Amino acid sequence: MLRKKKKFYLTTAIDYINAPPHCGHALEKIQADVIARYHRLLGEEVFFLTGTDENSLKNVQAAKEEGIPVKKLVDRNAKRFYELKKALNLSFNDFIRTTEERHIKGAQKLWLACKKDIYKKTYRGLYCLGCEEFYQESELEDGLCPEHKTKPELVEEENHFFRLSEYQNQLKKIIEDDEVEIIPETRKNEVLSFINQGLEDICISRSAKRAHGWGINVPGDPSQKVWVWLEALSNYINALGYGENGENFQKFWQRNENKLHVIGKGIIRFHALYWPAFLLSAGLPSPNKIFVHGYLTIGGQKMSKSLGNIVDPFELVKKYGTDPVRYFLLREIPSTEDGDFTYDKFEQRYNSDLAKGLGNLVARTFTMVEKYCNGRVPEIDKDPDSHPLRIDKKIHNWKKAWQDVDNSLTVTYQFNEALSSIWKFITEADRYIEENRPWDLAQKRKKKELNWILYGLLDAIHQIAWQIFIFLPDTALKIAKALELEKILVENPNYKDSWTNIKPGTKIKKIEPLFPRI
RNA sequence: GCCGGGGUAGCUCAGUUGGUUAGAGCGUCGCACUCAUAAGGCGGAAGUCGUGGGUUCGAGCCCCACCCUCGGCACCA
Repeated sequence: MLRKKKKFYLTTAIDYINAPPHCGHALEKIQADVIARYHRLLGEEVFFLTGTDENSLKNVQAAKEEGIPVKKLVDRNAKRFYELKKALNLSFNDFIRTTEERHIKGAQKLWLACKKDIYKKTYRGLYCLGCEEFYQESELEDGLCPEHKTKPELVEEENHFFRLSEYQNQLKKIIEDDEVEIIPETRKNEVLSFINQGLEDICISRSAKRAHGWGINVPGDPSQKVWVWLEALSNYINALGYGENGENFQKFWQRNENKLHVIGKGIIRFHALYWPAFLLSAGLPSPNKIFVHGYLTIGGQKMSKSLGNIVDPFELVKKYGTDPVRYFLLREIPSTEDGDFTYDKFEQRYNSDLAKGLGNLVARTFTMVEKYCNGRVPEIDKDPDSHPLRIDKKIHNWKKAWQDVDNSLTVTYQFNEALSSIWKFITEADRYIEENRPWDLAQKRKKKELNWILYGLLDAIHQIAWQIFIFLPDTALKIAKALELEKILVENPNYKDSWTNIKPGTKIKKIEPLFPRI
């Protein structure tokens, strides 16, 4: 048993915190959480990181609007993001803020490691004083700032630049060859077509004045602040202790072929091009996979402050519970595309899949065991592994469901397909009850047959608990608890060893309906 | 504008290298059942497969044109 554990490192994007978290943030965190939980289920050593991006000028502006110090604003908002952990039952191991010392130290170390590719150049651009941002000419409307309708000024500033152009061919190769695998493929193609247009050097600093003194200093040049993206990306190694060459950095970054970034479609270029380029420059290994998810829309519209359609994940959880929120986002939203949220859709999913599906199956099975078997797991005289719910090839048996779960969580990241497969099995279990009519068997006192049927159903429910453990952890535990399997699920979750854990004679604990109908 | 996805039942989508009556889930309607959260099962209705041409013995799948929609097009999650 001294076999070395496989390692797995995954991260989410670190969020801008000039506003509180919304459901789109929740979607990404939950997706990453499920992946992390699955790899733990496989017995791997998992390090799951998330955090906040706090050096942006947007925070300075937001603080100004509220009339509070920037530090106060980021502290308060970062806390809100951290609180998603409890609300959504996230299992991340670390939460990094880019205002932390360990991050600043690492970001500056990375800058110095890239030194050979950094040079100074005068940058000239159209700058809107109101937005405090540079604009491309193509972004202007009639030569005016789209936000303020004012004419931007031509501003010159000496900045540091990074020789991205030097890495064009290398980047093209590692992406084409899936050394850095981009999922789904359409995103990979987008990145490649972007490279094919030719890569230019990028500006990686701005004047401290323009940044209002907020941000991380360029090493050796206090008049300049590090461009937020360069330092933000470095959070992925800083949290592992890159700054002080820590043990986790060696273990999870340097000597690990399983590094995954989970991000939204809007920031793919930074992750698929700039980040690997910085790492190449610094002589560090690249991430192995980048999974790009879509965005959440609300009633078909983009979530936005001005539309006032932002859905607060905390309120949603308060109203419906953690697992239903996790279930909806994972089941209803195709992970690689945009997906839509409405309360109607939410409640429909809740009722049809959770209340009438899983919840009802558990309730009816437990009641029959209560009535016909004195509430105990029945004795059987056959091999559990010959039970049709496990092996019948004509039905969508639970072994098939496991295959789909595995494929979804290690290859395609289509969580909806995994859940759909598990729920197909739930339907099979319901059908199995209907076909075998345990109530008739009980009346005819066909004890042996009845036991076999009910044992198979309990076994199926036990298996479902294992399968949904990564998606709906609380629900899985409730079921496992009723079956007196909670300890095994928590402490030794490896599913391959769990197939015969249902013990005849075990008293089934009564439980409340898992998902009361709305 | 350029490049790339899509447009298939009320809704969300599957449809393999072109081949007989186009599929699933949800919703809806009907039937029988009763262990269950008025849940579950079975059955039915429902589609001129974006439009117009073309290739072919045969096209949702191939070609052309057009319409609509979504995404990408550098320092902006």
